[in-house]
Amino acid sequence: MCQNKDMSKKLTSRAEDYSKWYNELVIKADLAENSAVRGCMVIKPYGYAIWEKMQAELDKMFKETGHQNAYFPLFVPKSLFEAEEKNAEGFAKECAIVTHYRLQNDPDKPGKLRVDPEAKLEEELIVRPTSEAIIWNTFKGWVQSYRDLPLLINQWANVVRWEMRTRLFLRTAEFLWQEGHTAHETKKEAVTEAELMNNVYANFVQNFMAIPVIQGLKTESERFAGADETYCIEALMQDGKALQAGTSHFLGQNFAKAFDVKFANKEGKQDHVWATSWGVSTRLMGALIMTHSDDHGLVLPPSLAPNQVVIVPIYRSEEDLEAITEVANAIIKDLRGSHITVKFDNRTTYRPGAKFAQHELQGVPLRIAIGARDIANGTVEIARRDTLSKEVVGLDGLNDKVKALIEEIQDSLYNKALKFRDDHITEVDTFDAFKTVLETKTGFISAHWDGTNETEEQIKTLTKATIRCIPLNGKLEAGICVFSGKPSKRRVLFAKAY
RNA sequence: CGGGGUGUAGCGUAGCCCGGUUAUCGCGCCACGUUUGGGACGUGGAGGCCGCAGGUUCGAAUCCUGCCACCCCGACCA
Repeated sequence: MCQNKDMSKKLTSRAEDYSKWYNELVIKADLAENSAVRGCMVIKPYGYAIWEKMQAELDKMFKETGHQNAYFPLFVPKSLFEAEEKNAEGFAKECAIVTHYRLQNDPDKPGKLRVDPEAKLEEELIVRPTSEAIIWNTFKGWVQSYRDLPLLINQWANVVRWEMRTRLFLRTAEFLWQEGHTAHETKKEAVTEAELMNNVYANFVQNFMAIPVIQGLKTESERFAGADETYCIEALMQDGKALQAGTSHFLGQNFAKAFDVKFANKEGKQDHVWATSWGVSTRLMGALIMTHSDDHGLVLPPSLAPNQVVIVPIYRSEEDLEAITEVANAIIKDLRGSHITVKFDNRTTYRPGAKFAQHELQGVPLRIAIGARDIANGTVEIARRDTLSKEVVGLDGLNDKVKALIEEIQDSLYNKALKFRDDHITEVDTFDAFKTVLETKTGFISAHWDGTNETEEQIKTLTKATIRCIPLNGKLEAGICVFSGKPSKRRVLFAKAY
């Protein structure tokens, strides 16, 4: 029973069971929980606050690069859905389908409802797993001339993919995301757009989420269904598995042709537009958790923390609390003046120890504790979440100190993750070494590959590792395929992935 | 969807094999008091369609059948 008591307060350690640690952390940090709907999560206020910070920053970045938000329907008529064959085929196995539009009282079971058999839809509606079909069908009416291009649209939405096995944030049947959809005059412009958005994602994930990523291209087999080229950002989690954090697709003229989106070019000739689409999802929450957090709970980079600083008063008497509150209010005013988000946790219902533990679990970057002792000395105690270190500092210059610490924590989280990532990229030249690294060290494996689907497939079957990407910054280097021994021009990155 | 496992109070659980008083314990919750520099303590109290639906039986948390959900391992995937 003693053990249960511990279990209720402490997280399972990462070393003990990484996946259990992750699940417990999501629940205990109050980020999300499972719902009554199979595979669908409830994102709780604290988790949603983090997602909102991500959204706000991404939305700003999209707008700065010329995009506008719009909203398209949740449902896609089947006939539209199937128009782009590869896209339809790729998503067909995981679609939720609306077939009826009405319920009625069940004549056999009083008080129960049943689907009204009379209310069958003429045409089934697919709950969007992605919105290319409905959007391209709409774009058709928006584009006539090269003057209508480029068309740069983003939508924030939910999508549904009927996944077999779900995990909070990492893979849920319904998830939140943004999907950008653009139309361009030329192939070159569209490719540039796909690359631009891949850069935007890399920027955001590295600078705001403090997660280092590798930018690359997907191989043909890993490419988005309906794309000619898929750009991606790949991150490495603490357990050595890779996580695809965002994708940006060059769609060629595939959707333009499927939905007959044509425009008159400058020469007056009709041409199909060139397209891209790109997206990141609530899966980024999973990446955030698995990159930085530790056995004490969530660790948030300051730029995504709903509260960057929490102030905890420690007092015995009402007079103590009054004096502390006065000092705290002055600190809060200063910090807010410097655009630092801060919360004064003056709940009387919990003792300081419990508050410390809770804020640690929820990843608040900085904690300031103020007690009677501090009031007497003109000091406060500052504790860092990332290093768990504490120091007593004077009130003079506190504001600058906090500002500096916030920047330092952001950088330090990134650098720590970067070092881990770089330490886990291993070059191998034999298949034995490949397997050994995969089983012992884990992480990314940089190896030569002959460029064929067959080799990729066989390696996947034998080792469960897939080609995460062909890195964009990779250098050309003659070599031989680690599996087939055939010639190769460059190394690609393999890993086991989420 | 295939293999394995688990469903008992908000959470974690005992009981189930071998059916039979008022379903066990801890955490949490509520009230009062004492507390407050790392998850406080005492006293008292509330809280259960034992996952759901059938069946067997005088009697089911316990046995049988079906279903559902969750977890782990595969296949699929952002």
